[in-house]
Amino acid sequence: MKKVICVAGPTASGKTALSIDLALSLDGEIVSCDSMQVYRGMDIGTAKPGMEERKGVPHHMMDIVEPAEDYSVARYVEEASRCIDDIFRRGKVPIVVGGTGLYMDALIKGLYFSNGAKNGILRKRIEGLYDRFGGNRLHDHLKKVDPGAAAKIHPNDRKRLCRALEVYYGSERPISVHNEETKNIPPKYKAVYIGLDYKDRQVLYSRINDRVDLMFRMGLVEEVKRLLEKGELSSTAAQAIGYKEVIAALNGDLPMEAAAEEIKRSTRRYAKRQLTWFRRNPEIRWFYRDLQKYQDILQASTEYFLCSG
RNA sequence: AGGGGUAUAGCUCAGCUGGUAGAGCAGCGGUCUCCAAAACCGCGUGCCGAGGGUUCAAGUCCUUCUGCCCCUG
Repeated sequence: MKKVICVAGPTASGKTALSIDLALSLDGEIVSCDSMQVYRGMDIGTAKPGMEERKGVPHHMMDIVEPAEDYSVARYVEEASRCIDDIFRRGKVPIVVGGTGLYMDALIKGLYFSNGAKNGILRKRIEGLYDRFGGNRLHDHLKKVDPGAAAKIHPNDRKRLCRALEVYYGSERPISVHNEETKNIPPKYKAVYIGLDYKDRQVLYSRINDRVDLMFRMGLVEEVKRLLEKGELSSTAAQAIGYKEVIAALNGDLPMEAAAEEIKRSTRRYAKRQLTWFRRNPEIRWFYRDLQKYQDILQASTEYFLCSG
């Protein structure tokens, strides 16, 4: 079975550069695994590589939807799978790179999602109930219809609580049963995982801070203005760090200086969450940017890919 | 130099009349199966500036020193 290579790690750890160099040495193509880089026009804030930086390596799953459009894991898995299959067909190596852990796991493991309520009306109604009666009431109810899910979901976790009820009433099959089922399916792709991180968290954080400053110098504010002129951002796109804060500042909710600080803090926290996601994947072979030379990491990861399996 | 003030968590500070400390921010750890750059859960990390004294007991009172701040020269 053909292998894909996955490059994981927190934001600002150098995934982009490594993946491009890996593509050059392995004759591969990039499959971006980033929930925000899918959006056209969101370039500076998502740290998309420019054309020169891509060194001629084809990039997929980037710039594929308008910011006004909602996007989701399910859609990503579907579209990215097609990309991977196509890359294999052409005899190249797919290099899945990005920081969106859920997207990566779902893609590689071949998770499919219970699509109970496509219309969204059911979901809206359940969310309305949550807001009116509170999480405890809904959680008690979930205990009755899907005890397995209830045991894992905190009453304050509006998103998952509503989702579990949505699946139950939309499909008559508890989400806990669905999850158990998908857990046991064999992975869709054979993957070799490379993880990039810094042993010293402070180094990563100062890189993040510097990068945010750079984004402002590169014209993040102008980019956001351009996006707003073209229309509203979808609820998905509007969650992007860097964009929501600048929009708030443009609305006069806070000074731009404060927005920049906010972006740095949110990005640091985001990086930490990415790390906890990836850390629990025992298959990842970690490399530390502050302990090893870039060239050594490149060589080691190339060999690791070629020799594994 | 003289007078006054302050010194408590990484930062800003709380701690009434003495009973070995707490809040915000920052930080750390975790969860995650169709909004995931989202959402959610958990954790105080401290020789209370240093020394001496009073007291059963001192962050708290007295004293000396040190650092910082303000005022007067």
